[in-house]
Amino acid sequence: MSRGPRRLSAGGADQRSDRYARIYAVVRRIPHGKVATYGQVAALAGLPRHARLAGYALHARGDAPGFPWHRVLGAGGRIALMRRKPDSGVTQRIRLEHEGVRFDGRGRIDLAVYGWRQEPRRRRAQR
DNA sequence: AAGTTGACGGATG
DNA sequence: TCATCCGCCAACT
Repeated sequence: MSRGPRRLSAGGADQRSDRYARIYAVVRRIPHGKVATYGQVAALAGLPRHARLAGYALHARGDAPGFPWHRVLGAGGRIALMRRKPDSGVTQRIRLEHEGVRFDGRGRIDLAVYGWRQEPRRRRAQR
């Protein structure tokens, strides 16, 4: 939705909240049975190349009930959560499987099938 | 104020 | 394919 002009250097804590809010908003738009990567979420939130920020945001308040944090994956359809806490990674996998998302033998998800596409993007990965 | 950490991504070995 | 390193940047100590 339109958010109007946004100052990137003014306010302070208010900016932080808005930034996180955008990330949460994007995550909530991920359809049931679909998944998105941190990089994708960040980009859709208006924060390109800030995949880590998406991770921070989810870690900070991703525990809210009803919040589909499990639909956010690392690049390549990997469960990034497993990188630090394998324990939580299992929970995420279970929740996804419950939505019909299938994992391959190596615990990865085929983004070509389950990847969420809000809009056609033909921009190749260039960082 | 300054250094470290990190729910990442991509390149490299 | 997997492990490690580097870059980017906000949060944390």
